[in-house]
Amino acid sequence: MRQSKFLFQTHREIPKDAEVISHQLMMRSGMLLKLASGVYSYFPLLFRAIQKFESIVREELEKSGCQEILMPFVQPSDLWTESGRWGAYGKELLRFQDRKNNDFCLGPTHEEVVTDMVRKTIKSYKQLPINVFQIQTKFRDEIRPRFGLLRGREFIMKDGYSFHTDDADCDKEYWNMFETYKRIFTRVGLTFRAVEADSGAIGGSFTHEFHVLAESGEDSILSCNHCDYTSNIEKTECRLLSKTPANPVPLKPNHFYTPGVLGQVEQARHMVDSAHPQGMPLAQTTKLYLMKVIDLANQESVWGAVIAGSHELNLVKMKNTIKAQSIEPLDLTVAETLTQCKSGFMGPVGLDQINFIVDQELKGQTSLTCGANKTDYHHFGFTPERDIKNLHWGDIRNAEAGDRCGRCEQGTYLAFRGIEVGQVFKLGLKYSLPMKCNFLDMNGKDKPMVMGCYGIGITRTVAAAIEQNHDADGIVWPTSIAPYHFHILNLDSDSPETSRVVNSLETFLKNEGIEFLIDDRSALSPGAKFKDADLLGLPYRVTVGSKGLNEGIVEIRNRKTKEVQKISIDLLHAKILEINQNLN
RNA sequence: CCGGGAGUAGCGCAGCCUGGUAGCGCAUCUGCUUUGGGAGCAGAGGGUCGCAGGUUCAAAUCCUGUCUCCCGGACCA
Repeated sequence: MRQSKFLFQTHREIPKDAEVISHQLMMRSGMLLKLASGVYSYFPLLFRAIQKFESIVREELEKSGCQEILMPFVQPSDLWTESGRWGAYGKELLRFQDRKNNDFCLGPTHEEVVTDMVRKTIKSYKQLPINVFQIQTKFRDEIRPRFGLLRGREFIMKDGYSFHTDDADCDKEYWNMFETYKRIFTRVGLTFRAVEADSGAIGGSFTHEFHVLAESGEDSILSCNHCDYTSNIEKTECRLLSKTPANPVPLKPNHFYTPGVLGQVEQARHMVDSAHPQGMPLAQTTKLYLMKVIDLANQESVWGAVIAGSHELNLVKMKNTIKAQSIEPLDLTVAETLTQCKSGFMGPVGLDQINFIVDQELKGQTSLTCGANKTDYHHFGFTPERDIKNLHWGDIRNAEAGDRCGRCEQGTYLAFRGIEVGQVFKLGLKYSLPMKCNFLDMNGKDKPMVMGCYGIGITRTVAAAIEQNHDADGIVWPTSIAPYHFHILNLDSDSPETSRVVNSLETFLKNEGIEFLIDDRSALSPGAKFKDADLLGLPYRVTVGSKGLNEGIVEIRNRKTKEVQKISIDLLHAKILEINQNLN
């Protein structure tokens, strides 16, 4: 491809709405255009990278026995009503009506459609198992799209679904997909982790997420430095360390008076008495979160969660521990009415009408502080076992870097930021039961199929690849998904000498089937071409200029290592062939 | 959703307070000169100032409404 005819326009300045690096570089290199919030057009350069990644995904999935299909983007509400999700799915589901006023939605995922497809086709255990996938545009009306392709509303996704006669067979396929995903991301050349994650409301089953490690990642991941345990912080287990029992201390009501001081850290510092001249250690303070809880039977109630002041509450773990359907912070005015005090001074003591979940690490501790339910005051000597009436223990805090591993005896956690690019999920009977996706077993009995589902964010992975592979000058494409492998710069497109070399190179590359882009734009200074080449980030740059030609050489530069080789013209073709053969 | 901010040429911005025929840099086009890390000179094209009302002789500018986009959001429970 010749750049003079290529649909793109590079920009020196960063569009002001581009926050993260992948978004900035995609905009600057002219490969992405926003049409609406979270909705983008892909230019040839980006589309080629996307297609490269799609090919890798296809190949590896087909190797693992999956079959490619394509399902409709527009879906009728009937199926969603049948699965129960027409009501359960929130505003993320974009709904609309056709001319006959029938309800439809844009597909955010395809469990209903694929389940319908399979139940109408498969009748016998002899036809199972089956694993199908598609690569297709999805739409989710995100509350707040952001970060360019990392969190768009419209995006390309690979979604796959498997159907089995029983649990064991489904588990087997789960691990087959797990290994396949590892192969895919390894082949792309990304640094990633497979992490244990929360399975959400679907419950009962297990799931792994695949995260590309990058500073800009929205997820926190903790990984043990000794064993294999790697998990999303929303799920990471905390190890309960045995402690020497502390001496009981009587509760001293309203012991600390800190008028006007807000914030856990500031308050702790101002909790001064003769025994604590420097204030209270943060770990010895506690904080109370009052939450509105809806349980599995749809009953609403108020719960208090108590954790040490030095830690963060983990809503996902709390939700799972108390078996709630949903949890959200109690409205502030309601909380103030309940406790009769201002926020910052609320505590569990005396609130005997509600249930409390208390972090397990506070078990056996006695010299704690807690809010006094009286503005400006805290109690001292708070002992959960003694002072809370409806008490439940649980692991409800966020694990932190440096904490002891929850799975092995020796390790501690390391923290990473991750971009979730894939997920494998065991669905079980969630869709096959309500949608009656059944088969006849060996005994002629009707049974629901056991399902798994497997997703990869295609466009998000390409963005994540840039997050992980760039430098101050621009993108550094991994060769696996680079739009082209060689970038030929004709430094003086108007010179017959350089053009002769470039033209013969072009013929050669075409004949060899090597992927290339030629910067043949005339009247553009060498500096501008170099800058653009760095920005576009193709793996190898071949510079043809009159200066080099006078010495009989052209230069080949590795975008990543910046290493330059001067190659004499008669060896150029052989050298490029050699490099091309060693790609990946 | 709540809170904050912004909409003026493809991109980045000024002009608005104090109303008076819309400007700068980059990009684009033409010509000449340049050619190894975003060249120089001369000239040119491109904007219903987000949209709708209102005030006024006159609105990018003041008022009202509306839409869109961006950022932040539970260490005060």
